[in-house]
Amino acid sequence: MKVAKGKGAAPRRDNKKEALKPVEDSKLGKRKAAVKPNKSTKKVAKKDEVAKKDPNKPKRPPSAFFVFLEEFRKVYKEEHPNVKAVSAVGKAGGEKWKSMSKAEKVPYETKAAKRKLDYEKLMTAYNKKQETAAEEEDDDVGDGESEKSKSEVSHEEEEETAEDDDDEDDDDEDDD
DNA sequence: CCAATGATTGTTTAA
DNA sequence: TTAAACAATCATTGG
Repeated sequence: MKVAKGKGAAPRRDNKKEALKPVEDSKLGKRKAAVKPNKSTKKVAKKDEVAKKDPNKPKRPPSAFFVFLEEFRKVYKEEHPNVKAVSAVGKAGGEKWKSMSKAEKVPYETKAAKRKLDYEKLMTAYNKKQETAAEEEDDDVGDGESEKSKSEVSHEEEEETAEDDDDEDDDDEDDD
């Protein structure tokens, strides 16, 4: 066995409708996020048990909504410099997001799609690393001074923003 | 003092 | 196909 002691349940989104009706009912109840990475003290980086902490693990690409939010948040802050909770922007952003036409989301989706492509690329690189790591599969614990043979792992560090903003006019505006 | 929470929707992924 | 988890953000709160 080996049961994961800390993580047992998956309490995140306790919504009701979603289970019965997978459609966008726009009735969100407060979906919370309960995620506990490891123990406490963030910088620990120590893995007493089994901490699969992948520093290279690429995070999920932001959805069109998030891309929109990034900009929206900035704007919202200007109009509401006294905003206190992040939820305020979330609510306002979500509300407006729904208010926008699909065509207006297109540019956001496009950017999000691009982000996704990068994600896949990162995933490939991450995958490769995993493979290399699998070779040794050494339980590097505590000491962590094992440098291993860090041959050149290619400098695939994410930092390549293709700034090609010219061909963004291919949008077939689907007017509804 | 640090971690977690709250709120939004979309995507990602495992089963 | 579905259900669930997680992506950013940041002030506030709790342990």
